Amino acid sequence: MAYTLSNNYEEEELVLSRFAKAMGHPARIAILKYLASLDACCFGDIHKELPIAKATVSQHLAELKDAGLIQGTIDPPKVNYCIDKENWAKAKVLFGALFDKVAAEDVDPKCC
Amino acid sequence: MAYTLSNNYEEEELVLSRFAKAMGHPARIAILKYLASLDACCFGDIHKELPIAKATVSQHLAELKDAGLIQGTIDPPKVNYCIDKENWAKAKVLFGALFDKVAAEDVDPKCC
DNA sequence: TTTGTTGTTCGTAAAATTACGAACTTATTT
DNA sequence: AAATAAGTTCGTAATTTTACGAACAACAAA
Repeated sequence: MAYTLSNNYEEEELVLSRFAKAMGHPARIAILKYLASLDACCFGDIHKELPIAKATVSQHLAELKDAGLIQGTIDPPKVNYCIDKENWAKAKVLFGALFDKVAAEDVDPKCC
Repeated sequence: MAYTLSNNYEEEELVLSRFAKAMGHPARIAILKYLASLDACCFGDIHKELPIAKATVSQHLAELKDAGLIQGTIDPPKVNYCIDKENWAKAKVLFGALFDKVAAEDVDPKCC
């Protein structure tokens, strides 16, 4: 990415947007939901859950891994993926803090 | 977007990924953080907070609006933006439910 | 050693994203 | 009526994303 002045964004904004971006595709949400309900599972099982080619699944997994949301370990001939619990906890806190910034009680559909 | 078989994703996955995608840029996180701390504010104030051209700010605001995370109302010659509290609450629930799917207690950095 | 299984990587094409300045719109003010 | 102010929209360029099939690598089994 090439932000003209990415220095002008706070570290927290960069981290949070990185997590959000990784979650910004239905296939990747499906993968995360699946892995979150399991302890770990291999590429093939994930692929079976999705309506896309394996090369594309691999690409999505790589993006989730690069963002830090999942981990992958080789267990020949398979590769096991699982949630990266440390970063998962970080993401949970960051999203939670943002969502909690808005007072929930006065949910007026047309505030402006 | 052109997903070969977007029917194969659950509605919830589509909605959640849509919110996440909208949050997948530091400028948009900065905007949301700013608006979440205020009741509402105009375009100009938002623009002042960001290191990008006004045309680009307008574009980012449009994306947040399309995703349903914010609302904008014209108050000539200004435009006031604010968090869409109804959808904000929905997003909070959806993200929360996903993050809570993973047991927090056993945060083992290398689970697989 | 050949075959099969499992996933990744490569090459590529189409579409989406991000960014900017310039032009335009809408309404107020002079 | 002209000028100003506030934002949006337009046109465009560079980059990134998404997707696929084909080729490849790593290992196990026949």
